Amino acid sequence: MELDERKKKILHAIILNYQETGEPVGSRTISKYSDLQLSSATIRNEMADLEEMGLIVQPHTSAGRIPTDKGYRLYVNHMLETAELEKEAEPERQVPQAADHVVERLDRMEQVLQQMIKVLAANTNYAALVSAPKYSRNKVKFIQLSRVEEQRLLAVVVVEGNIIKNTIFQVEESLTEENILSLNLMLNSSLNGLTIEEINLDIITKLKEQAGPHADVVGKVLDAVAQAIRADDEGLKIYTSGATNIFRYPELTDGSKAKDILEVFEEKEQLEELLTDKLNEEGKPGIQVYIGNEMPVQSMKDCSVVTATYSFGGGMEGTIGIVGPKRMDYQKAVDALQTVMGQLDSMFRKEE
Amino acid sequence: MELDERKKKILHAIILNYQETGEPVGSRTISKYSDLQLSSATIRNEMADLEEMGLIVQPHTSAGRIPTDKGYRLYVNHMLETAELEKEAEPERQVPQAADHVVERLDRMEQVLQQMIKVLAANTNYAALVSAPKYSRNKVKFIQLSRVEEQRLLAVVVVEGNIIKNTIFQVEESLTEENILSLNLMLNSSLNGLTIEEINLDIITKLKEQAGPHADVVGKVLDAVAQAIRADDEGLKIYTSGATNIFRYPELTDGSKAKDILEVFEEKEQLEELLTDKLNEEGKPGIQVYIGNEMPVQSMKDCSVVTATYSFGGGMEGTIGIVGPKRMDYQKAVDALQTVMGQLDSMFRKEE
DNA sequence: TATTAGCACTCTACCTAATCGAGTGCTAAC
DNA sequence: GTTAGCACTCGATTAGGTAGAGTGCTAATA
Repeated sequence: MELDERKKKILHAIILNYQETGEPVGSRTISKYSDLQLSSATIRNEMADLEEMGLIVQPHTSAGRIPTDKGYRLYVNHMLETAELEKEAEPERQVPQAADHVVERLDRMEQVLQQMIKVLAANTNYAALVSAPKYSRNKVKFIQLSRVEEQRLLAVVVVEGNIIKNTIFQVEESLTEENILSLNLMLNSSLNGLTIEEINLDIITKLKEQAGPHADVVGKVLDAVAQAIRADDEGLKIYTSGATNIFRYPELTDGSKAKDILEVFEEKEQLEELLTDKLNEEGKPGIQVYIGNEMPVQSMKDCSVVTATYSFGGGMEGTIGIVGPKRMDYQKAVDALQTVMGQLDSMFRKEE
Repeated sequence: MELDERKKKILHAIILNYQETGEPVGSRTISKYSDLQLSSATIRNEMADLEEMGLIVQPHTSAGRIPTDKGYRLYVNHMLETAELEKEAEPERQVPQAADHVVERLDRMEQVLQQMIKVLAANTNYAALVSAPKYSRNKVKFIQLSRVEEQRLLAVVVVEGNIIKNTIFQVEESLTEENILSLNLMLNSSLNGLTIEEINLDIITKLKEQAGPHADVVGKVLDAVAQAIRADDEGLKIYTSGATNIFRYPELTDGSKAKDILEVFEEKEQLEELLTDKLNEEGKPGIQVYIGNEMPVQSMKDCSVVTATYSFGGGMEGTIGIVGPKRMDYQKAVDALQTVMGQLDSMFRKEE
């Protein structure tokens, strides 16, 4: 059986109508509210074919049809392809090679992201989520050790993107000003320019060995610095907004579905899969869509998610996503995401 | 009508039974499962009295009784009073006057608090929430300005409790090392020892005036420092955990109640009222309970909240709370909170 | 006087049957 | 290839009927 143009139109009509109403859509509805002038009987025949192809189903005999995952997949793929084409027609958008110095106050970026998804959720009436960028591939720019109290030191590490890490720690012996100065020199000369992920145990032990006489103090300092650098870098931070929007969609709220979904939003762990899996997928960056059972998290099999990957160069990237019911307005979601991406771009360009 | 001992016992029995089952409790149940040997008929008479006093109600004729807010209030007050007495019987617990140096790595405290409420929620099967402590009354201990790039400076401010604030900012002119050194001296001598809330616009403008020749640079630096100090201090941070536990209680989930409650948890703003209102209340520190309509947030009128205020001295205090259905196990909630308070105490004492 | 057995009464929860209506598949006519 | 017509299916809604839990009241009892 082949999918001719007319069948596509009918499928599309079904998807759109189901999107609005949330109710199974019957042949008569299509017959009346679509531009193809066909009787309900004809639509019925076509629908039978579409069902045979696995693109739509009846929840029960004598009900209208709703799209299957496969049906949505077809529709979404088509949608993304046309978007792709239009994009290529446009002049290539300037992808700003966000150099380090462009990004001022990057430590506030997480707040910006939170604000973004708040707006995103409010505008779309779906749930939005974002993973904060990993900066483990950013390079150390500046390290400074200073004394706060007699036996208490403050270590401050600045990495590319002006992300500041710090810690206060205690040392047994009182260090002289010269000690601290030379430690500073040592730290900067040996760690400067390395990426965060390069500063692993190996490096640290190596440096400890080179320390010589003051090995124990140096060790302590190095541990503190390493720990400051690593602090809350492992464990992808994920923010969400508008999770309660799922209550707008009856198909997500009956039974214990709402509970299951909201639990996923509460335990951020599982959301991580949602946002990270995409990146590996066929090297294709940009917009990704998971529909129903394609979702990596089983308890969200009645949902779909649309994600986009943002990047500020220097390996700092993360993902923004929109979660809604399977019948969500994919076009709207994609558009909203693209708008947000544009805003992020201009925001971090403007602050130049 | 007076509330004799027997009536109290019956009320208590009703509360306990309703706590377990969530169903209205009838006279026969009380007659069988309480230590007072009375027939159901007698209980019925007593129940009629209790109803007249407004302590219990029938959801409808021919249903059992459930406690009213007033009934719970009576019970909780009694519970808290006896707890108070027992406490006084104990030797006064050492309230550690958490000196500054006791608290190591206080900047991680928020993570500790989050972990705490996670455990709290898991143990009680209620929702837990906590407000991060305000430290606006803490004093500035140490300020350091250093150069990161040619025209880019890093300001680090350490306040009591070893809380570290920082910011990176840009200056037009290149400063010499001596400039930076003298700025450091100036900042430390003028701001050191002041509390965060004392460093307001007045102080800043005053200092700017004293700056003399380099007024513009100094101004910029001062602004940056002030801004670093204030950063995200306004806007009480609130963390929650186990919000989805409300799905365990049918009376909170039918209709749109679940939605309403979860929305409050999502928009933290309203939770703020829950946690802050308590402090004013009759100067009585420690455990506070709000029941049903006593809740400051209308959409949570089917819930109760038990809160406790923690403090690390130096004006750093916040509130931990447990939110559950009105029929929650208040005793358990209070005990759990007290345990957590104890842990917090010992945790920040141990790290000495 | 306090307690209790007994009973009529009330109301919800649940089950059943009946009806309605939306939507289908199929057949036959166009 | 399209469409009108029709029998059929099945969920949703409604109405009626029953069971059971629990009450309030009265009268008997200790």
